Amino acid sequence: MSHQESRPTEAGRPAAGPGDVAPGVEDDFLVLDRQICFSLNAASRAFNGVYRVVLKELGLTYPQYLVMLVLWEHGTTPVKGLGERLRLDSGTLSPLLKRLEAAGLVRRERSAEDERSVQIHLTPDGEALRDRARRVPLRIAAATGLGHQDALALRALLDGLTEALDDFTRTEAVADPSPPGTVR
Amino acid sequence: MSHQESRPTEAGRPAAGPGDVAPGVEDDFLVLDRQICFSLNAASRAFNGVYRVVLKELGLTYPQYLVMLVLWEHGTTPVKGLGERLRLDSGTLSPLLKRLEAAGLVRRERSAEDERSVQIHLTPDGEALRDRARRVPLRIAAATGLGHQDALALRALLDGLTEALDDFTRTEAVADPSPPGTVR
DNA sequence: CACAATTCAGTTGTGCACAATCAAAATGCG
DNA sequence: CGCATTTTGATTGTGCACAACTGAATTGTG
Repeated sequence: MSHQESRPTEAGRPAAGPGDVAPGVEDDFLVLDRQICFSLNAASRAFNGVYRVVLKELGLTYPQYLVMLVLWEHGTTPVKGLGERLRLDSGTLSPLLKRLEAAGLVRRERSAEDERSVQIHLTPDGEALRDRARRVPLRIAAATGLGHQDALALRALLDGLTEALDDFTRTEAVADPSPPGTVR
Repeated sequence: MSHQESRPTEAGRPAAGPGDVAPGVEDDFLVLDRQICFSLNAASRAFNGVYRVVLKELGLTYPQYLVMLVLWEHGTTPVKGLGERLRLDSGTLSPLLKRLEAAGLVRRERSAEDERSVQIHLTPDGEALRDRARRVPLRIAAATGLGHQDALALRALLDGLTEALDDFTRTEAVADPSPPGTVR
């Protein structure tokens, strides 16, 4: 079934040896790489698992919780605004917002000024959920085992990493643009 | 009717300062929490985007790449072994391995000893891909902008975080065990 | 041997991420 | 004004994560 015990150090060589890259060990690159990307992947999914447990009693998933946080903080927001703040596109947001609407937490409404825009409003139920959600951050913080300062440091580290990674993606994207002559 | 409270700051000015979040420490928790979990989420997806770009020329997705790394390092492995090393369950691995088999990179074969077990073998094509994959780790490392030491530190930090998070999940899991006698 | 429990892979269903595409509305330009 | 372009949201299709379940094979016990 799902993961049980099995330690993260499993097959991983502690590789507590020399700090520098030994020469002529190309295969080690593959192993080392696996450890790094695996660690990131594992942390991400472990975090997701914690949110899954904590948010279960609110009936929210983690991305749904992110959307609600934006709405609690800023009030009515168009879909585009949610996408910008959370870096999610409509392919993700559209069905997600429909599920939130089905749950009675939000209301979707076409803007009168710009008929293309869809405004997302909180319903009274959605507002009320905010009170129950206040306990969430503390429970998450407890689960991480990190103090306030460590959490801030982690956030700064991750933000810097994200910026570097996004830069790379952008660079590669313009390095190989798709031919505009594509006829549909 | 166009009753919508105009929100001049709406277009998303994160630099606008903390002016909005005036009252209540509790609300600060929600905002702060959004920043932390958002940072983790963003880093994870940014990393995924980089892998998507780098692995595109190999025709692999990131989880498929992880599976190939295990096979390159350890050779023929049962599905269960892949699941343990990568913390993935059969619901994820089964279709993934079928796609790798359809791409001609692996072969799935029932073990003769234990008919329940399915051994995953590398095909010659799968072996050959290893050479082209050797460049991947360096490109990823370049994209992160991290040095070797920083990468190791990040890995250690993430591993510690994962362990704490997994502990929490396990604790909560046993705290609320399965419901009443579910007959089947 | 019979029978229950366990192991292992697969399947189903729900939800998210992302690329590609489309339609409608707004906007810009001659 | 007429028409191309841009903006905005929705839709479609592929792939991954995970829970719950099925089913076959193995193992343990009497």
